[in-house]
Amino acid sequence: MTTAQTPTKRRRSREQTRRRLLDAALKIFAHNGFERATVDEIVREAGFSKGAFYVHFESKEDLFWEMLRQRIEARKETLRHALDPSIGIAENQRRILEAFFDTRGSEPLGTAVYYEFMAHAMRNEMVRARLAEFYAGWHDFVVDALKLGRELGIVRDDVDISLQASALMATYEGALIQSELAPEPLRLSGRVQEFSELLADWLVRR
Amino acid sequence: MTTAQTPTKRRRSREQTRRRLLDAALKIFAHNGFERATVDEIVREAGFSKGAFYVHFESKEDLFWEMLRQRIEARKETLRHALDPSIGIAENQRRILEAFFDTRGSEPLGTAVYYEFMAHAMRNEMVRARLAEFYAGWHDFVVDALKLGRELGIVRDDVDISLQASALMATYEGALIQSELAPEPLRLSGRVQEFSELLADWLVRR
DNA sequence: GGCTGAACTGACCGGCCAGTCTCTGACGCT
DNA sequence: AGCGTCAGAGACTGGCCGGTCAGTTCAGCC
Repeated sequence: MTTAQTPTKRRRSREQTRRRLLDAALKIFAHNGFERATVDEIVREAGFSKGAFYVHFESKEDLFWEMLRQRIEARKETLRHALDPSIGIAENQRRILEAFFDTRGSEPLGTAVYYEFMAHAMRNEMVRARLAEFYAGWHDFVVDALKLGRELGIVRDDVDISLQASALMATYEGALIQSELAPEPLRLSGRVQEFSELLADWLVRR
Repeated sequence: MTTAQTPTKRRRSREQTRRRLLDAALKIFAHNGFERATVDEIVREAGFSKGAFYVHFESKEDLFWEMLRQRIEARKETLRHALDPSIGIAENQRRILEAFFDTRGSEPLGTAVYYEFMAHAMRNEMVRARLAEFYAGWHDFVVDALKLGRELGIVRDDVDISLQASALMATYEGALIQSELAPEPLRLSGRVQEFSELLADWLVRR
């Protein structure tokens, strides 16, 4: 017995090493992209050797997946917490947008990894399907929020709700791209207040 | 004299080779991404040898840029032609969306190349700046279109026009992503009619 | 105190691939 | 016809990098 759990120094160190490798990976992948990033560089950043790497991960790709999974999970959590039905619709939009744009500040170039991954997903049906599931989950989330808004008589209900949700999500997504690539004055991320009011106005019941 | 122009067999063949290499490149880059695509594969696809490649392009990157430049140019042209002030606003939205989504059918995975490139641009300030210029050009284009709509008394004018344009562009962009990655029933690209009506409704004067 | 196995090290290998270089042959010019 | 030029061929090279593996250290257990 006591084979499974041994929360000893060994175990703690194991998790720590994994964590440090994942953190280093995010940094290096963000900076160089998946293909250009080398395992050598990642382990150097983390302060380990290549051997350690292959104790914890099957391959470079394995590590990448794990890193991405954790990031998506974290993001989901953030967004879940952003929404609050007790405040106004514009304020809710503002919070969601802040949450979206915030990843930029806290993890520079994290978005780049994300888009690179999207390109990858477009090329690989299995990956695409998995991403599509995430997407569907989000969509449900937005639909629920809109539904609530409708019940409260705030959100217009003369449009198909799924369409409304898709359009809204598209706008968020596009705004995120802009926040990285468009010239400064045109970025919606720099005008969150006005932008969230516009969104609210689009969504509101007439 | 006659040093510059010599539209002989030599010259024609030269241009043809370049063209075939570029076409092959789009195909291979789209399929494998920039890093994974090999020069060998591109020249094989085009039916040439590596020697030919380096006669026409300085490097793999050089070829990539040229390919991308031509694609962006072509897309710009398509969109320019899509707009028509003499028809309704919803119809205009529909046309723009069709033009956007159309690139998918005619060039499968072309979008993947585009997003991969975006990730690259986020990492490289010079590239980002160049892309931002394109973006600004587009923005001007949309602003002009909206301005016209306002003058005709169709488009609402109680919002900052630049903000309105940015938001609209974000929505297009996001819809394009969806068209590649979201589960089929949620894609706006499959519901262009309804979607363009929704957009029109958002833009229209109350 | 001695044994075991797991974490970790880092030199090494093998394959891959961008870019080079020399050679070939055809085109066009005179 | 003869010659210079240039597109194109394709073997080759040099460096890079993911992954391996034999060796080392040390925690944990008896």
